[in-house]
Amino acid sequence: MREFYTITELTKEFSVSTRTIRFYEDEELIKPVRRGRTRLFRPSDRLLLKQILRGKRLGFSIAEIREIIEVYKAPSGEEGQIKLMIERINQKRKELEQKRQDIDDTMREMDNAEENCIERLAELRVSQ
Amino acid sequence: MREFYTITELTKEFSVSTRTIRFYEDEELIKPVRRGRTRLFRPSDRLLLKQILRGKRLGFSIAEIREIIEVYKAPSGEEGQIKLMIERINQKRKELEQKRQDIDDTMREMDNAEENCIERLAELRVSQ
DNA sequence: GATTTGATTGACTTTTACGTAAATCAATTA
DNA sequence: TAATTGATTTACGTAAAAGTCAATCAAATC
Repeated sequence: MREFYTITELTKEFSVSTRTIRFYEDEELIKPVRRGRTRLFRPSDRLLLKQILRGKRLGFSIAEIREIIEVYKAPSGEEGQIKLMIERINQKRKELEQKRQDIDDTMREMDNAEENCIERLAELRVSQ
Repeated sequence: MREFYTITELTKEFSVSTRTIRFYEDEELIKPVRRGRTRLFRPSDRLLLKQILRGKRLGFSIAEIREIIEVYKAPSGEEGQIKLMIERINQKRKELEQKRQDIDDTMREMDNAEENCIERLAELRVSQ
């Protein structure tokens, strides 16, 4: 495993702009180290970026992604804090399940739409 | 099945503002009929709204939702057009499968996070 | 030593998806 | 008939998530 990635390596790997990556740093979602002024991204930073972009694809806002990332971290604090964290995890699970249901529904409509197309194609051939 | 819904009935059912619904009409995603100036939403308009909001939850933009809705419609045109439509359907399927994968991955991380929390709770109890 | 290359910072701009407020209208109720 | 209620139109405002551009800098190359 590589020790560091440059910003352009990551922009290429994930097809995002440098502006986007710097924006996530401004938002303190990623905290790359520096050599002089230049950012150096560790594998853990790269993983974070991957998780952020995954969240984006699912339509989560930066604020929501921040929450999700908080949840990923090692749990700390006393019992109450940790139980609260578990509740937040279950909340996120519910949101994800809703999205999964939405995907299933949309998929079904796609199947439907395709069948209609195929039928229409058959009709066109018969009527020739 | 009801013949018409008012705009406020729909705002309540789906927890959106009138502004949102009118915005979708401006974008020509929904085309309610009118009695005078007042909008009347048919069951088909209601279904469309439902589909739009489903797309939103999945993080699709208005432009993407417009595409998806196009796909739902009854296929028309000649063979080339319909084959093109089938390709667009398959493209959307890919996007949906990516999202499904993203959900699965995030779910797994949630399971992980919860396990860590439970472990931490156990540790706290032992060390008392 | 001059210049090219890659990265940074800062500031202003843009797009999307609505929010909000004011003026208008039409129908119902007091 | 006056006033309330619910809906409409118009228009300006806004937050989020970057895009874009200019100036700067540092290291490498010619």
